[in-house]
Amino acid sequence: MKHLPHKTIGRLSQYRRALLLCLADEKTHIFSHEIAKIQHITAAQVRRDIMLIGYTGTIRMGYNIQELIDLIGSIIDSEEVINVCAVGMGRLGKSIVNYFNGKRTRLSMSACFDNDRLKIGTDFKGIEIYDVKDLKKIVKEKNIKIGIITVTAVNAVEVCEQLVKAKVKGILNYAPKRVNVPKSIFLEEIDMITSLEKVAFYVKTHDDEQFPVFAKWVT
Amino acid sequence: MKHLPHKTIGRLSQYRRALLLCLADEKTHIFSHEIAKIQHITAAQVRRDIMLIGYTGTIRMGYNIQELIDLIGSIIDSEEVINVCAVGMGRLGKSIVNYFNGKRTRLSMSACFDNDRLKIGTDFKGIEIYDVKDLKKIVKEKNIKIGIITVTAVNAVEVCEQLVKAKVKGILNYAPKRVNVPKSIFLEEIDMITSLEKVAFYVKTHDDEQFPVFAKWVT
DNA sequence: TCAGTACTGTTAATTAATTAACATTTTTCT
DNA sequence: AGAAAAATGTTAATTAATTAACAGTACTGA
Repeated sequence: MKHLPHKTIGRLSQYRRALLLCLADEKTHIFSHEIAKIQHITAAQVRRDIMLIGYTGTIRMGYNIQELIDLIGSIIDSEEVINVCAVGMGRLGKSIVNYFNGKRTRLSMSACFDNDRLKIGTDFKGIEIYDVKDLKKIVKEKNIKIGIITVTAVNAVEVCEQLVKAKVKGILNYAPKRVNVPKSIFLEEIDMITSLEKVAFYVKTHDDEQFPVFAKWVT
Repeated sequence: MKHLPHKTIGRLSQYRRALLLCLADEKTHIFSHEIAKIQHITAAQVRRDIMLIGYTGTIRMGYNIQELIDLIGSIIDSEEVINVCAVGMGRLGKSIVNYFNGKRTRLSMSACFDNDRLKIGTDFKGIEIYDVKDLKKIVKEKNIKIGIITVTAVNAVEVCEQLVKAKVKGILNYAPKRVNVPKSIFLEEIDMITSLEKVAFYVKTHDDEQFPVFAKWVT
């Protein structure tokens, strides 16, 4: 398995989540077209992704769910735990921390940061909230590798610079403002405003028509 | 201008936001490579997008920011106000409502829904929170066209069905569970968990290498 | 005035992502 | 046993997205 396409990575993560639900329903095997249905994509794509990671199912049973989950895990999860922090403990920050906290064992929410005196020193869901001024120190101490930016647009750039200085390896930016990072840091930016504007655009444009198939899952 | 590519729509929305910031800085004109820098894309792409919407800049000044903002607005905004609702008034729902409320004049946050007795009847940021049981009625009354799903994974499917029955035209799903809609409804799904897993994957994979250019803005 | 520079607009080339096609395999049914 | 059905794995074809290339143009400065 050489270079997994960018989009395949995202889909594998999604397949796994879907498969875990199937497993909970006591299913043991699943066909490519069943996964495809759940994910709103074609069966060909599912088979192709699975081929790329080198898994093979059985021809009449489809894929063994548990095996596939494990294999996906072995590819996308890290062997050691990766520590993550969130900067900005407003509603968005809290909802994201709440989301991730304890969900996947290989990702650990290790610290939160804010600049609000009232929040600093308290904890949220068992995770301590530190002063953003101490970001560099805490990131180093706790060996944090990923930072999630959940501050407002005006503070995003500043916070990002701090994260870069603190030498995190990856940044996930939810602020509605683009930030810059050196090439050595992986950056993913999620723009919630644009998502809504896009929906609005298609809603007004297509009004009574049927939509083409471009309503795809976006990560 | 025939069919604007899917991704171009997203970028136009982003260009506009960036341009509004530039305008606030008293700039009047901007070059394609400046926009490109802000957006982390190539100048060729910027020019191509702008070409697609039929705008032309001047050769030594670049693009007139105000004109470009107006043109993008004329393309992606609807003429009449589009009413939007959010279902699920937890932290995520609130942060999204807070985000959108009053930001863009052509999108109006008109109602919120929840199933929590304590929240029903109260208001958040001036928007009333209704019982999700009344969704269909309120959506009709208020002429709501877009629904945002911000409930938990377990409730997402149910809520989505309600929105479909209520005949919204577009759905934005933030729950970490895929939902199904008929072809006549535009669906955009945003998967925050996958985003983080993707970052984690690249962080562990590339460890000390330079990243290739795939750290792109995703909507 | 004329070469040089630095843009745009646009087409062509390239790369990435998706879908289609199909040979092959396993099981079922008669 | 043999035909039919329904999967997979994989390659080829197609479509979409991005990037490169460059002709054309406006300004600059010697």
